[in-house]
Amino acid sequence: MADIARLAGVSTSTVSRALAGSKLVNEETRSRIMELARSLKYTINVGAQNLRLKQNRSVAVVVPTDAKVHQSLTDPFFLSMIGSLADALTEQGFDMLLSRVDAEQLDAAATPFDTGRVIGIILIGQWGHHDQLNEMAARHVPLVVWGAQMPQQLYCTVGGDNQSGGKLATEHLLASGRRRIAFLGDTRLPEVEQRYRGYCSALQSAGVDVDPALCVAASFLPEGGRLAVAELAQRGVQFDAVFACSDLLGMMTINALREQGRSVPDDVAVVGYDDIELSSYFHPPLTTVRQPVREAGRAMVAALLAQTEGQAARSVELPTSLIQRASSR
Amino acid sequence: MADIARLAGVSTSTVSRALAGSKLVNEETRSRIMELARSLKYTINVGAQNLRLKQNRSVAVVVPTDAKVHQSLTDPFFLSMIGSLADALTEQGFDMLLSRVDAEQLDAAATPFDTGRVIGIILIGQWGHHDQLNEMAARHVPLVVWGAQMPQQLYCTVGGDNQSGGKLATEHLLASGRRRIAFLGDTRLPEVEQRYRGYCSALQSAGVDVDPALCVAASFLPEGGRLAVAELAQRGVQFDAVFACSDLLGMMTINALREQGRSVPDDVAVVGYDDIELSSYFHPPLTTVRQPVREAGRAMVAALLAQTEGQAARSVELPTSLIQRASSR
DNA sequence: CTGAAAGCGCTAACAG
DNA sequence: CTGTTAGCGCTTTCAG
Repeated sequence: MADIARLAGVSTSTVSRALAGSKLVNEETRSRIMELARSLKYTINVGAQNLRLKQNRSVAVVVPTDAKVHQSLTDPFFLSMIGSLADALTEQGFDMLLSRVDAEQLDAAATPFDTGRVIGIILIGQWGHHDQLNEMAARHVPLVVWGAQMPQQLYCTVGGDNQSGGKLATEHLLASGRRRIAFLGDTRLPEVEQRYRGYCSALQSAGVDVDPALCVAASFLPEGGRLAVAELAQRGVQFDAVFACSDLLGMMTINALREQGRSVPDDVAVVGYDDIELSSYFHPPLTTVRQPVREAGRAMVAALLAQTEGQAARSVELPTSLIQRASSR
Repeated sequence: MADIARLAGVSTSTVSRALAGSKLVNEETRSRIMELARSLKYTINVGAQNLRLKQNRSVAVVVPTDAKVHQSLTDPFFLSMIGSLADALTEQGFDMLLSRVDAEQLDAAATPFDTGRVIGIILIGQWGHHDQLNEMAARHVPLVVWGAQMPQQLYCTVGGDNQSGGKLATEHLLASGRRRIAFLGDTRLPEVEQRYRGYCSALQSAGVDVDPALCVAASFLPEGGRLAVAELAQRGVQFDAVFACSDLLGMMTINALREQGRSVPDDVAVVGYDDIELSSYFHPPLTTVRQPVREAGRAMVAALLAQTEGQAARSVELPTSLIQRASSR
C-alpha cells in the first residue's frame, strides 16, 4: 500500500480510501490508484484490515469426529451440508474455516473463536453433548448447531422437523399396507429420538402397536445397515418395512436385505432420511425424507450473523418432506 | 493482554514473553501470568500475532465446482480427501480455509493467498485447466494440485499413479477371463487419460485389441453410470467387464446393469477406482483401485510447506493398489 | 530478568 | 478532496 502511495504520489490514506471506494476521493486520483493497484497485482491485506477494523469475515465450521472410529466424516449428507454452508457463507462474503474436533471434546470447537480467528462457530451435529454446547453458549460464543431442538437449551439449533419427518415416513409405509415397520437409528441422539417419536405417533394414530423389538440402535457408520439387519434377524422379529434414519443406512440396509434374498420393495419397503443425491440413483431409488440442505446452510449462517449482531439466538426448525421412490412401492 | 499485564503488575512485553514460553522470564512471574491468563480465559489474538510476525498458519483448500451443475462436491472421494487434508494440516498446526471456485475460473483460487489469508493453496482436482494452474505457479503462488503429472507443468501435483492403476484394474479383469472390457471415464481429464493409457497397455500386453467403442466419456456425476451403460447399449457393443474411473461411477454402473437384468459379476465384472469406504459395503462389494487418501493429504501438505520454505516443488506420484472384492469374481 | 519504544499493514478522526 | 496522526494487539530489539 505504501508502494502504491509513493508511485501515485499520494498518501496511504488516499490509497486506502480509493481502494475502499470512498467518495471522498477525486475521480481521477481514484482511477489512477486503481489502475496502479491492478497492475501491481496489489490486494489488500485482510489480516491487517481486520485488526484495524476489529472486524472479521470468517466463520468456523466444525465437524465432530468420533475419536476412535476416526471418520464421522463418512456420510455424504455431511458433505452436502458443508457444501451448502460454503455457498451460504460465500454469498454473505464470509470465509469458512473448517476443522474437526473430537466429539467427546466439543468445547474445543470454540478455539478459533477464542483466538479471534472467526466471529462464530457452526457445528455440524450435536452428538449427544448437549451440556458442553450449553456451556459454550453460556460463555457467549456465537454458536449455531445443526441438530434437534431440546428443552433447556441455551444454544441455537437449526434442524429439520424430525418429529414430522419420522411421522411422514411412517405414515407413508402404513398407507402402503405395511404394519411391521422396523426403526433403525440410535435414539440416544436427539434428532433420532425425535424421529422415533414421530414414528410412534404415526403408528398409534393408525392403531398399530409399537414393538420395541423393531427398534434397533443402528449407527450411522456404513456397516450400520448390515449390523442392524443382522440384529433383527437374530431377534427373530418379522418386519415388512424399514425406516432408516439416514439414506446411507437405508441403502446399506437394502444391500443387506438383498443378500438375505429378500427383495425391496416387494418383501420389505425401505424409507431413508436426508435425501442425499445418491438416493435417487440407487437401485432401487430410495424413498426418503428430504432435509432441505440448501436452506439449512442459509439458515445457519443467518442465525449466526443474527447472534453476532446481538440478537437473541432463535432456533429454527425447517420443514421436511417425503420423497417417494421405488424402494417403498 | 494489556489487562493481564496490569493485573500482574508487569509490562505487556513480559506477558508476551511468558505466554510465548520464553525463558527470559522469571519462573515465578511466568506462572503468575499463566494463571491469570487461564482464569481470564485469555487467548492470544492470532490475527495480531500474525501481522506482527508476518507469519501465517493457514492453508486454503479449494474445491473446483462445475458452475452449471453446482455440485462437483458430490463425490464421497472428495469428502475423504478433505478430511485427510484437515487431519494432515491439523497435525502440522495449520488451519484450513475451505472454499469453492468455479472450475472455469481456477485462478480465482489464489485470492486467499493474494490477500494474505493463507500461505498457499491446495487444489482438489485439475479439471483440465492446466494452463490457468501454470499461470498461478508462474506468479509464485505456493500451490499443490491433486491430479496427474503432465508435461511442461510448472505447478506441483500430488496424485495416484494413474497409469499403473488403470493397468492393475485391467490386468485383473483380463486374468479373470474377461476380454471385452468397457472403459468409463472422460479421457479429457488428465487423470482419466492416464488410466486409459494403463488400460490400453494392459490390453496390448495381453494381445487384446483396444476397441474405441468400449470407451465412454462418462461423467463423475451420479447419473454418469446410468448414462454410460445406456450409451454402450445404444452403440450395441458387447462387453463382459467394466472399468469405471470412480467408485461412484462403478456403483451406479452396477445399478444400471442390474436394471437391464445383467448380473454382476456373473455377466459383467466391474472394477471401480478410489476405494471409498462405501465400496466395501456395497452390494456386491466393489473391486477397486485404491488411492491412498491418508498419505495423499500428508503428501500435499508436505509439498506445500516445502514450497513456502523455498524448496522446489517436487511432484509426487503415490502408489495405487488393487482391492479385490466380489464385483469382479 | 524486565520495560520502553517501535512497527507489522491498515483505517479513521481530525485538520487543513 | 487530501495528508497527518494515532492505534488495532501483538512481538522484539535495545537499554537498563
